[in-house]
Amino acid sequence: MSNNQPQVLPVAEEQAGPCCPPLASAPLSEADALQGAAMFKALSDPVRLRLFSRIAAHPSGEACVCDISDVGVSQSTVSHHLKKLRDAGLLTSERRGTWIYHRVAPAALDGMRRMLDG
Amino acid sequence: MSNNQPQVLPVAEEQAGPCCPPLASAPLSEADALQGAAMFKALSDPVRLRLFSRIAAHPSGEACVCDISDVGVSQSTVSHHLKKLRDAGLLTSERRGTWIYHRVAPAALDGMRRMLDG
DNA sequence: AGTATATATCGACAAACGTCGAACCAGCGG
DNA sequence: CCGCTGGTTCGACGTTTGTCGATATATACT
Repeated sequence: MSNNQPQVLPVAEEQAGPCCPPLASAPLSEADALQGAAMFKALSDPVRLRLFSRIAAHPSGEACVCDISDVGVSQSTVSHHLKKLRDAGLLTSERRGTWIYHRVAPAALDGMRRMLDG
Repeated sequence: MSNNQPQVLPVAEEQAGPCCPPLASAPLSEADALQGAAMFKALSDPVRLRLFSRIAAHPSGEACVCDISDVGVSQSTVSHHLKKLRDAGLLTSERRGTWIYHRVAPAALDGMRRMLDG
């Protein structure tokens, strides 16, 4: 596993920089469109959006799955959605004892906001 | 079909009002999540995002399909994507003579921006 | 009329997605 | 140690999505 190439990967994993310029500033490049679309896609499902909102709205800034998992789908589906949000860079998660706490990643939100501004 | 959900309408056609409160202000209601997710979904495809960006970045504020349709997919696919953006309320279109001009709907963008702000 | 251009719609198809239950891993407490 | 609870991963399923080519509609120009 000694590969240190700057591999671009299936995208949606890492947002190296601030991701994307404002949509209205100039036509988006194909690469930027790929990254930007991945972020929007992460919030494009109602269940995912509600999960994200519940974490973002939590007073302590973080929430364990047990705290937000009553959204009407099975627990495994909740886990699946949280993974997608994590993979998109919108959430970070940390295990503390029995529970895993999730919090929003402000950088990703900044990227999306910047896209929409302009 | 053991699962008998109320299944909440087609949605995604009209956003009556400003759509949704900030994600971090309070847990999103199911209805708001449905509307919000529909807007994000509209921008969740790279081709669609590029089309939207090209319209938004156009100096005159509007663009005809012929002006933005070189994004690497067929003409019918471009039309399909523009329809989706229109249905999501992100674009308005107006026919003038032979061409149809598209422009961004600022209200929808405002809604998404408000969601992401905290 | 007839032809050419611009956009929309249709029908089909593969790929991606959301969902579930079941099986699995990780800590905790007896 | 063993069971219990929180959470992830797996395999399968029906549905949605993006794409195409072909066809249809609308406007313009001969």
